[in-house]
Amino acid sequence: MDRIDAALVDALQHDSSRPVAVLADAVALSPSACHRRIRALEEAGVISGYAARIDPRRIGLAVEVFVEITLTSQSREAMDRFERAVGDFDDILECHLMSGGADYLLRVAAADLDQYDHIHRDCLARLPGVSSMRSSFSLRRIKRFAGYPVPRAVRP
Amino acid sequence: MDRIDAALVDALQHDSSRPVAVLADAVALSPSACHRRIRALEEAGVISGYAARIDPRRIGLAVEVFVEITLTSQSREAMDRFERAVGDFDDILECHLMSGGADYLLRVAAADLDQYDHIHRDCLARLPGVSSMRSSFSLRRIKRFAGYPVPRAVRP
DNA sequence: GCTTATAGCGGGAAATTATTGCGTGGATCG
DNA sequence: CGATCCACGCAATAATTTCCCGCTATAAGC
Repeated sequence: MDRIDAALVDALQHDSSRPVAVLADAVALSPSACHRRIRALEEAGVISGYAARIDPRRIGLAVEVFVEITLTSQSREAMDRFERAVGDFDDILECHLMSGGADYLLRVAAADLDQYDHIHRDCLARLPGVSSMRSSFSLRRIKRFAGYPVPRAVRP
Repeated sequence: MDRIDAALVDALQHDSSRPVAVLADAVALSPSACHRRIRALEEAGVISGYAARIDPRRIGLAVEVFVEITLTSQSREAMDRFERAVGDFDDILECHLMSGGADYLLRVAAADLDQYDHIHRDCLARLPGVSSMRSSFSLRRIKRFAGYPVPRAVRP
């Protein structure tokens, strides 16, 4: 993981659709060397896959919500059950175990408020061991996720 | 945007590295037709690009933080200035204007708590018009973002 | 009811891109 | 100083994307 790998990771995070030859040019390497490095990054798990970035609004998802959740019990069993249940619902985009105020932070997408109401009742309310939920709505996305900042060099 | 488009979007969100021929097979279409649909989705802005998914821990980012921010003023000018400033910092991964308690929700990544301290002082503290900040740390990622749920059919 | 325009599909050729093998140069270590 | 290892560039090959053409089905118009 040297400077070149960092540049590759950074470039691929933003756009993975460019041919290797173009990337190779950008990092001043031959296409084959470049390709081998990318492969190595994949096998090392640095790059875990490739995905299309899609615009949620264009598929009818206009509402994005962050939900703070507190459990009735913080026992190992209660948390395990909750975390397993989270995995079953596609509407829960993301979930973090948090420090501070609430136990968990969820991120949810919905077509509109009506549908969010359905999700709230049919999906979130079914999660086991929930004591309280607090929904905060994203009114506008100021900055969208476009890759992590890549440290200059992890190992020169 | 029919059932097949939905299937394509769903598939490409999870893995965009498979050849079109495989995708075509999965949606029961010829490679050429499949390719045309993907192109159309790109041009319609449904697919806005392709990106490598990377594991933040493997590039040395072990800490992920959500920061709730309240401004001293909710005037149009104050918000505009704040939002512009947010764009200047790579360490701010994401930013939402929120309803409810705080004004903004930020997502920040850092190598460790020391570096988060630096970011907090050198970057977050420089944001204009901030009245208060509350950091919540992600102790563990329960579910990682892996694409939006694609509605069955937006237009059959 | 028949025709015509339109949109989407499948097949295949051509161009682009990814992939692998091979030989070479430079750095490291003994 | 020599052996070894690693990563590189070059070039051939394999895979994939991209484009063009003719066909079919659906729907509107006459």
